[in-house]
Amino acid sequence: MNESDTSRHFLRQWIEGDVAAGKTGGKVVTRFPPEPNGYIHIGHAKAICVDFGMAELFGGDCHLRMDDTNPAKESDEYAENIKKDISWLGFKWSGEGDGKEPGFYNASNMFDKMYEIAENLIRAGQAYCCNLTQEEWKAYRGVPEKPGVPSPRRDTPPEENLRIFREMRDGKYADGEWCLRAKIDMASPNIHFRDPVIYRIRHVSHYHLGDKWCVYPMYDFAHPIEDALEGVTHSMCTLEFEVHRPLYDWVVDRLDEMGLLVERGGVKIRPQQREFARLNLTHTVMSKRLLLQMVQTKVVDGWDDPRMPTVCGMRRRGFTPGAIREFCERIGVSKTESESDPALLEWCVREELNKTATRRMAVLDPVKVVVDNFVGSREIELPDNPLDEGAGTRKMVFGREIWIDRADFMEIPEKKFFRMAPGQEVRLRGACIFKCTGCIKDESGKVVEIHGTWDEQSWGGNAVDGRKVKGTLHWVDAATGVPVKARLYESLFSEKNPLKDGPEKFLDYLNPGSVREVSGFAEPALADAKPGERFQFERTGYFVKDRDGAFNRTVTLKDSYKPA
RNA sequence: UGCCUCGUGGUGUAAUGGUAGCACCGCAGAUUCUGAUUCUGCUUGUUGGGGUUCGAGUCCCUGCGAGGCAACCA
Repeated sequence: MNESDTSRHFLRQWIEGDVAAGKTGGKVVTRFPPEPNGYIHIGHAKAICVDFGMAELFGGDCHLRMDDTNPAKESDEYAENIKKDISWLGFKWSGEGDGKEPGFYNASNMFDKMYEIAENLIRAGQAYCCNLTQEEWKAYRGVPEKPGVPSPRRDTPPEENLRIFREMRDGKYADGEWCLRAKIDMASPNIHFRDPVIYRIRHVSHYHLGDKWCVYPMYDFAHPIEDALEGVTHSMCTLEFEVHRPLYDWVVDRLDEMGLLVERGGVKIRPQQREFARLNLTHTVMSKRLLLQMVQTKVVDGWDDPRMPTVCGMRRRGFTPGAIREFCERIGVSKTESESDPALLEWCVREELNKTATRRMAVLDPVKVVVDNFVGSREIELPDNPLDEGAGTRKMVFGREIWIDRADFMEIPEKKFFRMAPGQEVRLRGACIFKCTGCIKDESGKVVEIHGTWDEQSWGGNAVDGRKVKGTLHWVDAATGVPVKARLYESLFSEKNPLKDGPEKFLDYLNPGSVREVSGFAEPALADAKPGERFQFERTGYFVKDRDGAFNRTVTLKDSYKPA
């Protein structure tokens, strides 16, 4: 990927303008700020590509910051797995860092500073403690169409607010008894300006800081502080935060007044927020809550179930980091809410795997073929990847009895069926030309054995008289083949939009055929495969070996054969 | 019926007042020891109505449609 290939989307133009205007002090700094309360999914991958990608493009830094301001839902397990997944995607956080690890930050490491800033706000008469209940607060705030009503505590003198705020911090009050609110504008048409809560009491232990605090800052207060103190220049997030931007700017203004903006290259760094559309994919759900629900109710095997849109699930499914990044590049960045087609993702993974995946023959729905006039066994050698001469070759044996896929045989072939059928010639890949003479069926009419003869002149695969054979089949030698298990995956949901009847109903649209376990036979070379290794099963699809030894189907090969 | 945002082929995205282009999907053909890959070609689009302009997808007005905002979540 070179620079001119990436689209000059609006965020890129925005940053270019700021760089040209000298606003960055010589370095573009972005951040990816996940809350460690779940596993990251393909939607986050898009954001990661944007955040890390823009930093990379402009030669700057992208911080990885755990936005851990709500201890109730967060855990170290999530934080660690988020780091693992981002690394796997191929991104490296950089910058100073707030501890030992460069580029890595925890919002919680700024709690001291945030608390101090909150006290400053109180002293300046820009924040006050409020003891309205949540229900009251809701009523006072009003609705977007009508102005709100001020809290009775709105004009409390700073000294008293300071005393109460400290008592909040010191654990004198229960959760929800008091909170700290910014004093802005109860009549604003923007709800977020109606004296938003910026600190709340939570007697919950923090996964990172333990019981050090019982008051925690709210997102709208914490985020701009985190960005500003880290020297972030460009803070990119999803569309739903657009209405929060004025509040973000309000907080940055206060920091500016307090002289807390960092300086770089003689320039005061004012972080700015911009919003872009999140990624939506048809036939899937992306909400962390709904994914968690599927995990907890065991609709799927876990966060890394290969049907999940999580990064770890896609990894187990066999997707490559490159394919995911290519996909994120190709869907682009805009403010238009849209639903991308998973077909593009599949195209991206085929595109990469076609060039890189080792070829193997595997028969996953086997039926036996007997080559009646064949005696003994012969060895053949096939390239590991015909598209890559450096990939090497592997050997295998062809014998009198082989397996082919049931779908490659028809007793009464339909028009344009180029595969095996009585009287019809096919090529057995790498071996010879074979002519079917008939088949044996059981009482139920199921084909149990196919018979035929080989053309001894065609060893290697080509006829000496130059006649063309339209169909080439993959096969596995019955004597030397090894048993394989595979899981054939399809989309988790059968409905384009599983949420069309609301989030309560989305499970109604689960695809009952989203996974099918099959077993069959494969050429011996596949027995050496290691977990995580990717293969193309010829004429079938791309597969990756899972930790239990089975092969997960990443995606099928494109198939333009249409039964008549 | 408050404020904000967004409407370009089936899908995603370009065109920044000057020939509506690219990719995916789909369809057709060529090549092929993977009905894959590769190659060629094709179908399909600016939300309606006004206005400004020599010229509007782009600027203005006005409809229509979609979404966001009323957690002490992020």
